[in-house]
Amino acid sequence: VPRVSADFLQARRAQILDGARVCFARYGYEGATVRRLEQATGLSRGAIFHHFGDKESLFLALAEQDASQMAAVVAENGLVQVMRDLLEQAEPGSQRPDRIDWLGTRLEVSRRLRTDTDFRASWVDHSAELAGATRRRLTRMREAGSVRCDVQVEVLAGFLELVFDGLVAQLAMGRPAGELDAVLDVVESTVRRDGAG
Amino acid sequence: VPRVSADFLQARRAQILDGARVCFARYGYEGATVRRLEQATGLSRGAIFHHFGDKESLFLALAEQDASQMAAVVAENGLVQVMRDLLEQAEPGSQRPDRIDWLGTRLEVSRRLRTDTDFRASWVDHSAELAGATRRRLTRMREAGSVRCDVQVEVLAGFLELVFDGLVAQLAMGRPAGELDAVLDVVESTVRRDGAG
Amino acid sequence: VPRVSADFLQARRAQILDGARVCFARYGYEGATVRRLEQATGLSRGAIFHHFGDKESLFLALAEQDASQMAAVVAENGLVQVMRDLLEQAEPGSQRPDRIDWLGTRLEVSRRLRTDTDFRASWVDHSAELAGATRRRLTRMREAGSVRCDVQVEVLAGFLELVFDGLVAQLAMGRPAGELDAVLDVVESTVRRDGAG
Amino acid sequence: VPRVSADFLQARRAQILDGARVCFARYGYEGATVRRLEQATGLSRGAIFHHFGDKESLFLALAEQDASQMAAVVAENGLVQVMRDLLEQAEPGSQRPDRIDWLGTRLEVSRRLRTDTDFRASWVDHSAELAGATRRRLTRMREAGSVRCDVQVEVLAGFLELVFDGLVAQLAMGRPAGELDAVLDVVESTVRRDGAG
DNA sequence: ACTGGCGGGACGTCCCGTTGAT
DNA sequence: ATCAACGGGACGTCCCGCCAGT
Repeated sequence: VPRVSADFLQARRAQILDGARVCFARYGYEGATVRRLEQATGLSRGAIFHHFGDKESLFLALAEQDASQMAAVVAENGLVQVMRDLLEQAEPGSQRPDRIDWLGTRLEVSRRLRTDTDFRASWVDHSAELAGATRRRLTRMREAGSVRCDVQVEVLAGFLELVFDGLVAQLAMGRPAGELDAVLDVVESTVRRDGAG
Repeated sequence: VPRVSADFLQARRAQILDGARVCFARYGYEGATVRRLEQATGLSRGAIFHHFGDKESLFLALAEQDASQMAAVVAENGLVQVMRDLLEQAEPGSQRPDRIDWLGTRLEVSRRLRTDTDFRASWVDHSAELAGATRRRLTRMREAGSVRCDVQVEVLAGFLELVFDGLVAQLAMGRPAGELDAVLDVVESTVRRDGAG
Repeated sequence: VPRVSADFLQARRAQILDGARVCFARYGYEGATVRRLEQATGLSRGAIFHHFGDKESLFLALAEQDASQMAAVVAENGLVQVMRDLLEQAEPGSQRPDRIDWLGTRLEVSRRLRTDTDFRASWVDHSAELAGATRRRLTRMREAGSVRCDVQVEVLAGFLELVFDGLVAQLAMGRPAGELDAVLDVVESTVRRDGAG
Repeated sequence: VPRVSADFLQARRAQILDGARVCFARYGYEGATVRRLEQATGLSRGAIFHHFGDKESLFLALAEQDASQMAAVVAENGLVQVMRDLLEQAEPGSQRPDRIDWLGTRLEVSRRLRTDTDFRASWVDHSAELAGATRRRLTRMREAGSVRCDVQVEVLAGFLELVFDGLVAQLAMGRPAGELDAVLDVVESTVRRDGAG
């Protein structure tokens, strides 16, 4: 018999994940010390590690959550629209500046994929999730006639993913979002049926 | 009065930088502990810190060196060609697999730009170097008639930089290079005068 | 007014003590973490601390129980017989291998007597219990004519206790029991009336 | 080229070992926290772990040193004499009370042999060292005619070791040494040619 | 009676940079 | 110029015990 309701437990996990997200985004994996995680979540070491075991597990849970959410958005709105939203949120005047914390998470995932073999092994599944969403959507759009036919869907998907990863990297680096809107126009017209836009 | 020749000193610095590059690339900034730097350079803590003061300075020197080299290559061959070379070197069968260590350095730069305010301030100059090289080259090419005119050079440069950063990120993450050749064809045709390639 | 019967309460205490005994024996006092105690007893932290207050109290209760039981056995069968039983139980083919868990408890008592002043103060009474049992039995045996007279009972008791503690230590260390049977013959003949056995 | 002479290095190791010995003896393995080790050795964490890697290695080195020294003493003076020396040193009025710190070390070895499988595996060699010294000496003494012949040397050695471990345990527990002199007389006469002493 | 979320202290480890010696 | 001994801070982990809730 659990002491608290499942809802409460879920809320606690969310509280920790949300705090951890801004912490990892701001300071990076190593920079997100346990003390900072305590501060960001408003909970103690004991509480955090009671729910997540260790820092690695916490980060993995966070990364999985973000990856799933992003895959869902891509499936519905497409990768280009996701990038447009990203730009809007990254604007200085944006009313939802906190929504792009997952951006930092994604970059940390990149880094760990590069330096940590074990992490790479445990990530392949989640990586495929997003890739699949993009390809399915492109195929659908092509059948609807709004995507160019002279290039394979596989290649177009790779192109969009490349641009997306570049956008994530540049926004994370602090590049001003304003200059990038026109660039996304070029990207979009490249994928559309009439290449000239 | 220096106790050794300036050449020798320069060689020592290069030896340390080369060892440090593979170390930072493989383990990341935090993961590149002093012990590993000692191992990779074949020198001791004392020698390393004698030449570079501290780890931060060493990394900054390394990043500057790599950024300059890359700017030079871009100025000569263009960003697209750099990306093609990148792909070739990242192939499993490549004979020069070590040449892409600067890739890891660049990603670490990204990460520190995001999390370390001081570092960001000291990097703006080097960032402008590469951006300038790209824009100058595009302008020259457009005058030569091989770059499309319906989009500003500024936007095309931003586009190429976006793709480049995406490529760096994906290669670093371990994405197989083989799939990306066709993607680069799309990128190249997007920039060229006749959009269809 | 107790909410459950005294019998039930006693049974719970016994359940905890039994689980804790194997835990302390296997991992030592510090190694017997609360998590392991939970696992070994099948109860939760809350239940354990509800009955015993803290880890120290639990260990003390356990040690007292084992000391009393051993004193009773010594009073009836004598220290030598206890040692013989010990050997038999320690044999690999023994059918009651779990009966010697108190052996580990006793060693932990030794260790805490050495390092923990408070514990030593609270243990003197229980220590006297066993010593008294041994001396009373030896006196009785000497009056019956089966124990040598040229040495004081006090000394013989000290001798047996020395051997006993040595046996406990060696068995706990994992020394094979087989070699020790003949040694106990020597011990027994040393105490008996005709020293030659 | 070492910065300091080998002698100095050896002295440092000895300084650390000596401090660690009293620390392990007084507080036990777990109780000998790194802070206490710093205090006892007069050196910092950095220095200690520079020489010994980690706490486990430090303890193992200490245990090996003590085991070797004891084996040497046994080979020369015999186990009984070692026990007599032990008693003398343990007397409250002893002038060399610190010499018996190895006693605590030995008990910690016992405990780790019981609870730590890895440690047991790495200890077998050192255990054999002492056992061999005892047996060789007994054989020599028997040939000289001062040890009884009706019992195998192997058994007598086991007997002495048993008594020795018991003595170590009791002294460590704080049992007064005074009562034990007469007990050792009994032990000695048991081993000698004419059992009566 | 019992549960388990939680606090917060302490532990062993590791790491960076200093320093005095060579 | 180079080395390694060394200091001392900070890290992630784990642990014990409390207590609110069932």
